[in-house]
Amino acid sequence: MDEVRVPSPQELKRILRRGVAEVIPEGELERLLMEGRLLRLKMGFDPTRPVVTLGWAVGLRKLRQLQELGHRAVLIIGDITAQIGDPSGQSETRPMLSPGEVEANAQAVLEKFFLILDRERTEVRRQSEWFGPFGLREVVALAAKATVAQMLQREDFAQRYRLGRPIALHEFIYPLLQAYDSVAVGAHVELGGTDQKFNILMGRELQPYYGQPPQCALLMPLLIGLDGQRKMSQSLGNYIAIDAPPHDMYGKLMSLPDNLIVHYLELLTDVPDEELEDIARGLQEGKLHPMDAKMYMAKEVVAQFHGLEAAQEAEEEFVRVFRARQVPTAAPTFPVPMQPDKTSFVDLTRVLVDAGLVPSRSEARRLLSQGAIEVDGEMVRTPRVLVRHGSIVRVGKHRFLRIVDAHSS
RNA sequence: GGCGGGGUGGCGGAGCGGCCAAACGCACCUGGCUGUAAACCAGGCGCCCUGAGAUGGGCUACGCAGGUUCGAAUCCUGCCCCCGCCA
Repeated sequence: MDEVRVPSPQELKRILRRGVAEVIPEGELERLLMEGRLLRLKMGFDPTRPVVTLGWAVGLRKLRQLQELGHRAVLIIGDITAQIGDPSGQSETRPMLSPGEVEANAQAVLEKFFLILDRERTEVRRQSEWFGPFGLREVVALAAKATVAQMLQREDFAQRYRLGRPIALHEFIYPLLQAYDSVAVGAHVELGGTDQKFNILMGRELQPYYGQPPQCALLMPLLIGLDGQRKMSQSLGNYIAIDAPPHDMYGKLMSLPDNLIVHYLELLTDVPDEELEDIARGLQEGKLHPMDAKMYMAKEVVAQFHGLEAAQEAEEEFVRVFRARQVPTAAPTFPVPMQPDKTSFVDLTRVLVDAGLVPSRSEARRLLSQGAIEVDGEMVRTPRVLVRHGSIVRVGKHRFLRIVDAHSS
């Protein structure tokens, strides 16, 4: 087991300030880090979907920074709480999942986490390890540790209560279970988004009951999603997946509102603070074109996940396809049986649906009538068109399909 | 347990026997403008069929199941669920 390293002042600042919303209690975490003792860094997740968004990357990157000092990440798979549904930041109850779904999701999520985390310094635990043997006696004892008034302090509970929206009783159990996780793994620090503040503090409160020192909370700002309004989340659909291919990730980043450029640079890249300030100032004073800044941001972020080379290529592709309006180098292909002369009459509505580019033929017809579809650069308005081997079908701005001969592939 | 209110499209929310595939807003999609940004303008936004298209046909849809009617999201019956007040 390797040594824990005490951070330099610069590192300390980077860890505790950059991309951090709040450290609770102030100063405590710094002291722990300077002591040089191995810290157990808890981060939990509910495997409700097999998707990891860039929003998660913010916390994962922070965790990684701490791992580099030699500390240990303790990931907790919320295989129990996922079946309850975390109300945090939600205004409604989530559906419950089956154990099979939960486990499959957990595996998918973990794989993506390790795109950022150091596997060697990570411990993966499941709530079922300790909640499996939990009995009614324990549940009631746990529930006795908090009051209804406390629960109603939490923003979303308070709001739902005020608005007369339902709050199921089991939802009150959720923060307690998550808090008990901290006890079960002996967490020194728990990382999470600011929306997790209540739950994390609950853990802090619970630990002393079990003879443990209270954990620190390291809270990260929530990454704003593609809509530029709400936090990035899979359920809102305003997200970029952490494992999105480079060009896709780049394109989505470019579609972000301008005012998010610095936000993303700060939370998802290692671009130094001074440079960040320069960019922010440049944008504000109009000396820096937002598009240039955004391209820089997009490239930096993509580079974090795919390397600089891939990021560079993604940028070139972006410029080629959207600025020069040329066809992309790579497009999904769709085989079509052709005549000996390598051409074929096809019904585009069928092709697009079969290729998965459009959800239904009705939708395809609409797109046709709206002039959103072109074949080899020519706008088409009728479904039946002549295509040849290698024809490019473009739907809207960024959906492409390359038609190939089914016989000759 | 009692009394009252309510369940409509991804969300909010109208409609309360035919003109309803369902107003309006949001979200979303497409086109225009552009920097694949925002804003703005225009259009679209259940599914399927009609060898081109549709102001053309058909099928599903307003909590669930039945019923009344030529015709139901709209009326009736039963059931399920939610909310509020009282206990």
